[in-house]
Amino acid sequence: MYQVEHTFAALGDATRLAIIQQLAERETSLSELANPFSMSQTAVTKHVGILAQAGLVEINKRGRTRYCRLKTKPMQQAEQWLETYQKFWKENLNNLANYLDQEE
Amino acid sequence: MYQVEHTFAALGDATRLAIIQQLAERETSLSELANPFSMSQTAVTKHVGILAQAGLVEINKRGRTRYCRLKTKPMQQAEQWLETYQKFWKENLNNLANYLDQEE
DNA sequence: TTTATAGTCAACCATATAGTTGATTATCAA
DNA sequence: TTGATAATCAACTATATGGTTGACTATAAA
Repeated sequence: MYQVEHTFAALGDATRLAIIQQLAERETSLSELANPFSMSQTAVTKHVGILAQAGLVEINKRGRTRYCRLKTKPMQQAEQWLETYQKFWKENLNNLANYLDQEE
Repeated sequence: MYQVEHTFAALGDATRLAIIQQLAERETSLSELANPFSMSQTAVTKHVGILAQAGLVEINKRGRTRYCRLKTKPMQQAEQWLETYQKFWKENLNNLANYLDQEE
């Protein structure tokens, strides 16, 4: 079953966010993904593995190449989680003063 | 400076999400926060510390009690990050087919 | 003053994370 | 067939994370 904390944990790393930004452009192979980083391909592959395990990335093999593709659903659900709480905070009278406080 | 991955990392734990849910209700003391969990107060205090360091929680001392209050701005920014990419994916022609694929 | 409550602090443990390297397998292309 | 490219695997290191306990300090309340 889906648990939003896994999505947040997967997003909680600068390298992985950069990978996601690349995959938002287009499907990308592992070696191409690793290229811009000053770290080994093994390390990047591990990051992709963490994204895949969280359901954020799908890996497809064609020939000797592994192509990575973004899966947007978990991020949509994570956004929804934030959205729900955002609404709740804004409507919660007890916290309204606090909320306004923070706008300064 | 603000970096969204710190917010995501702070959100990437079930205990901390539960703490946030409680703080969305009202300002809560550390001991009160720790109460519902089957872990030591020290452990809960550490989680709150991580939330505080990520700017998601503010701690105020009154008497011997530490009251924790939610700070919504970082989560608003995290939501924006997701929102921006969401829009981008939906408008990206190259990925439209992939996106629709995932709707099945 | 005594006792209970709120919380901190330091030390420790187990496991996960983020990275490395070197050797190996699989595939493509000359 | 030979060599380059794509990627995996195993082993290892260092540090961070999530938790514990026991002793301590600070504050409130009887």
